Amino acid sequence: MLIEGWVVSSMTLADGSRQIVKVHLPGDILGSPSVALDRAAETLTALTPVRLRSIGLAGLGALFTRAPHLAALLFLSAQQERIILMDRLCSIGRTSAECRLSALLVHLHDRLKLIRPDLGSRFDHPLTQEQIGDIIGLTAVHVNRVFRALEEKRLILRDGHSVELLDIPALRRLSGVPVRTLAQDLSWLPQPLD
Amino acid sequence: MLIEGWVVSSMTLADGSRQIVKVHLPGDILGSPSVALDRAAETLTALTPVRLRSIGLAGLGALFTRAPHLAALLFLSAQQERIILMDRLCSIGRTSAECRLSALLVHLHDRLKLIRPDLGSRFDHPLTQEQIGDIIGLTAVHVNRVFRALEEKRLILRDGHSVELLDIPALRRLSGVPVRTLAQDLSWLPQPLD
DNA sequence: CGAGGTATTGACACACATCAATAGTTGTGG
DNA sequence: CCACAACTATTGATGTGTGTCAATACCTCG
Repeated sequence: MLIEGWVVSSMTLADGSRQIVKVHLPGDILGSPSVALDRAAETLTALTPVRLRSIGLAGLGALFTRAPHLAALLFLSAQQERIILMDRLCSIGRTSAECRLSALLVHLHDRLKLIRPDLGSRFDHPLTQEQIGDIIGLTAVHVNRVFRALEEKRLILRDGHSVELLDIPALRRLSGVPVRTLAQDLSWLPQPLD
Repeated sequence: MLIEGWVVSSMTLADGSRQIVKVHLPGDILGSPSVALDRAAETLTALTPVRLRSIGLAGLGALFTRAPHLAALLFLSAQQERIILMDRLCSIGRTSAECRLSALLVHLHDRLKLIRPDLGSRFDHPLTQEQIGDIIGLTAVHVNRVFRALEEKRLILRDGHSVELLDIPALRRLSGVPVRTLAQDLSWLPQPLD
């Protein structure tokens, strides 16, 4: 479990190209998809100094017997991750470079805001343009061009590794990703034991 | 839960284009990612006549308290779905049309073989070329061309909605998707109650 | 001060999309 | 059984978004 810092989870293809499948922020559980597999599918890379809390498999197993409420929440969070992957599949499969980049920027902003609700329209990140390309399926060169295009449309401002979203609604519309709201009615979940 | 038939789960984007996020085969649980959300993210479409078994939310909740073993297996299967989505993200994000189509064909063949182990190198499917395009992020026209290319390379044979994989190892290599083997050591799972 | 990584920009190439036309297939109703 | 409409498959011509290659500038760190 990531306490502090940025981590990416990536997969390397046969031809050497790389796809970043997830940008992890504090609060995320790292490497969980690979518990279903023999060999880990993903490579974790820290982009900043990080703080971690380790969770053993035994602890995970005990969770299911001793804290079914938490286990169910963990299950829900795995389903949420599937939704995020599905949205990205749509983004990469069916939309232009501009849409993909704005989708990434809005997505990161939303998630950072969950962690620090006082966050404004501007945030810092440690990503290079090459890494951004590996996230949204573009080359670093093209990422650069699209950044310029978004700037010229007055949708964003950049200063080094800091980005300001000038018109979040417009970016969200451009991204093509619908707003997802979490389920409110969780009464079907098992109740916490105490 | 799907008992018999083919179902696809798709998402429609703002501009009207469609992405099929999952092809469901018998044994799959349909719509599970959306339990985490307020409104369903996916549209389910039956491609053939189907037989279903309905599972209520209450039943799902009870599973976590009364059958932690099964709940843990359900959790694992959700993680497996994440892996599949991650592999597809790589396929769509970083590879050519030929790679994507062979990845789809090999993937479908693998999953059909799990259901019917006696399956040979040939299988039937109900997918139109437009639907295949919606799965791998191409236009129907281009799917047609790539089918032709694979035929000319003597990698596949087609006859209507039936496909024969002539050289599965070559197709698998071409697809660029590594072979995934499920975890063997599941001793950390809670034990079944009886 | 030099070296390696990162960002930026331009010229050119190519994979895939788009548009269009035809043929084949399926289903429906008279 | 035929006629018609709608869908699907196929093929060609052309357009375009993104990749590739290359050169330069910049920045950071030893």
